[in-house]
Amino acid sequence: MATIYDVAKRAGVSPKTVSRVLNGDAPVSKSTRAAVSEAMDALGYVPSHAARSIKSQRSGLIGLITGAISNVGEADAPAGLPEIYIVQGAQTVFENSGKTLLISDTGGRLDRVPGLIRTFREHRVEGLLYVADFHKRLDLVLPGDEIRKVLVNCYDDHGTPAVIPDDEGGQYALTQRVVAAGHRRIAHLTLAPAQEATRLRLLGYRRALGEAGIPYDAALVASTDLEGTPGEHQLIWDALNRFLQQDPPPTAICCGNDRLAMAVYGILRDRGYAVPEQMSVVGYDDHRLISETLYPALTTAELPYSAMGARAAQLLLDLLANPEAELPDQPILVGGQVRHRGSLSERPQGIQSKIVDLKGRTET
Amino acid sequence: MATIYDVAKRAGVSPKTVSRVLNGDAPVSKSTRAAVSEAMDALGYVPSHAARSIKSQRSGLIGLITGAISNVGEADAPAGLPEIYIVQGAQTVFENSGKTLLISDTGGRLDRVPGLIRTFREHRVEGLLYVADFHKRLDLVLPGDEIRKVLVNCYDDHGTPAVIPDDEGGQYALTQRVVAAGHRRIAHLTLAPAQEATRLRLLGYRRALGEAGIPYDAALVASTDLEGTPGEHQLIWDALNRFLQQDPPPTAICCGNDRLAMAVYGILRDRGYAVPEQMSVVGYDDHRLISETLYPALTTAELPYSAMGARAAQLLLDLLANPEAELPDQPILVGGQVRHRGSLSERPQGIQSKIVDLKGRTET
DNA sequence: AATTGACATGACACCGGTGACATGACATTG
DNA sequence: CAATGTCATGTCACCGGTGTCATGTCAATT
Repeated sequence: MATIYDVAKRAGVSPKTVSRVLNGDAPVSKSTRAAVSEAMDALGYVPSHAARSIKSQRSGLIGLITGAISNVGEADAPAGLPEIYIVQGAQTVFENSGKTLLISDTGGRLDRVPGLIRTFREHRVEGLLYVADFHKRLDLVLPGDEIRKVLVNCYDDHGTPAVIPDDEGGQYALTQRVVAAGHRRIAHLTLAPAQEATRLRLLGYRRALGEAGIPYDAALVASTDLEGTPGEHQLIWDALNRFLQQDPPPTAICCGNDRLAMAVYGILRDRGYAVPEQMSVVGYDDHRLISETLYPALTTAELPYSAMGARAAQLLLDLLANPEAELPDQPILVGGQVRHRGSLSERPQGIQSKIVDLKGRTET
Repeated sequence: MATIYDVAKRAGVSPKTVSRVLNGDAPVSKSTRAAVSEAMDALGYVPSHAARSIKSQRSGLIGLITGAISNVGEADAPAGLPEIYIVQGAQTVFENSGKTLLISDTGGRLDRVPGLIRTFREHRVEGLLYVADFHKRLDLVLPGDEIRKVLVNCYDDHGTPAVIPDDEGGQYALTQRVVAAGHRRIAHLTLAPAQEATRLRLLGYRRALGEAGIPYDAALVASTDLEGTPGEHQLIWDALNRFLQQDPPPTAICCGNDRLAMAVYGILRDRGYAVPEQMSVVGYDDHRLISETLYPALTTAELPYSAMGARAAQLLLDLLANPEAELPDQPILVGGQVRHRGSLSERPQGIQSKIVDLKGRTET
């Protein structure tokens, strides 16, 4: 690979002059500039990032730790919205700011994090983003203060800056929308009870019900915490069964994520319930691969992963640009939109019988 | 950040001795080693990758170009299996070989590739992987021979080493499996006709039919090339309509990917057809988020993205380790498995009428 | 014509490591 | 006991850039 010395020799100037042409930080005569440019092109010269960064003491690198790459398609992952959306949001912001992103994957194993951080330090990253696979509290050994850090989709007890989704607000707005469509009996099939998201979303669900004057009915809430395992369909089946045996039965079901909603569609229809005519279904995540493809398309609340990634990246850049700035002392909440689509009926009819004759339905 | 000189001073030795402790490439007395280690710990010393790589002339970096990160969730993307699975397969291999992966995203714009390659050259990457979002031929301006390159999910006319999926073989095996289940009228709802995958899979479909002595019926083949657009459901609806009007109608439908199959489930059921009792549905990709969650779970052919990524990474490492090795002159085909699940009925019954009464069905 | 200053360019050290080579201490061998 | 070899360690240059300072030209100013 050609060096600045090769270019200098070919152009008949000193290396320093080549450097000046490269950086444009000092006047260079037109003819010299042309000669140097010609030499650079002829030799296919590209400056060495390594040489630059040892001299300048600035790497221009940002480290990002995630399981997004390895988690993809893992059966034991929570399989909600993929973290890669968060990475995407961050990537866009960094790219536009001239930083290069170094993405490291944990392979799902937390004990690998120290090794990844060491690699980052070898590369002298200027900042670090830690992306969790779902909203959680964690207690991670992260490097000290010489590297700026931002947590995404998680938070800790040490005041590390963090960006998390507004789960309570999202479920609140979604439930409000379901209520606005005329539903009064609204079931809630949640994710695992231990999850932050489950706890917060139940709060939002209850707040929306309360404001609408609808009593909370514990019989309309159930959870499936075996996501992605073979027994999952059976669990969902059982939970739906319990909902349907209530009197009166629900006219709408809020699902913990779009993936659950996908399974619920199939099971409901297999049992003879039309969606949305006899049962409205709404999801959470706005995982568009699912929400836009399902027939009918799914009403859901956006889990704003991309926006969270972008927000976290921006926060990190701000912290780097202004080292004096004080850290936010609370996690930053990012809210999402309610996406209304065909799976939410505006005219809840209630269910006449459990086995329904489909004859005579219109095809629209 | 502490340097090797700081460590040397604190330990009372020369920098070179610290280097020897770091690399273990020359004998160091036990006491000296201890003193140096103590100093490194105390100062939190981590060697500079930049300094090392300018001296050694080897960066240990591999560049990977993809749209996998930005493509995620894009409405206009083909929305088949996400490329990120390819990245995952490659990542695992590189990590185990001690290389660091530099992932750059095109943001879906091919004109950004030269810029990304320049960044890679600044970092002196030793090799380059280019990952396409779906199986295609392309004509890309990639750097010359000083950087080893491997194409994944695509190929060119310049003999660049490439790794692609065996679409013909995959559809052949899948169709064979459908035939083995007793089906003789098998429809095929393909992806866009212009795609490599569509062309190759049709070949595999016809080969399997031919070997089973089943005549090819063009009326059972249709394509939907508006993936992910709002009119898509209507297009699929129309295509299914045509299939169902045939005499006799099909008992199974092969879909161009799992996403299509997801939409087909909904539309079939909305029209009163039970899956799989009255219509078997099979997909392509084995996008497990879909194939395992749909109810009933989806029979499909694996699109071996992860294996392709791993194969390509291994090929690149081989080329780097053995520069004399001759390049494969044909793209390397990677095959996948047929995944049999509940959506394929082993007892095709045929359809009695288009509007079906669901009463009396068993619930298993 | 002498002075001044802007401009263009070069010489040199340094960033943080490591390869090549040199040196000193001590043990082994004839 | 001198010659030889091994081990532990240091010196120095160099990798590919860039910051600092010096120098040489030439036109404008007095």
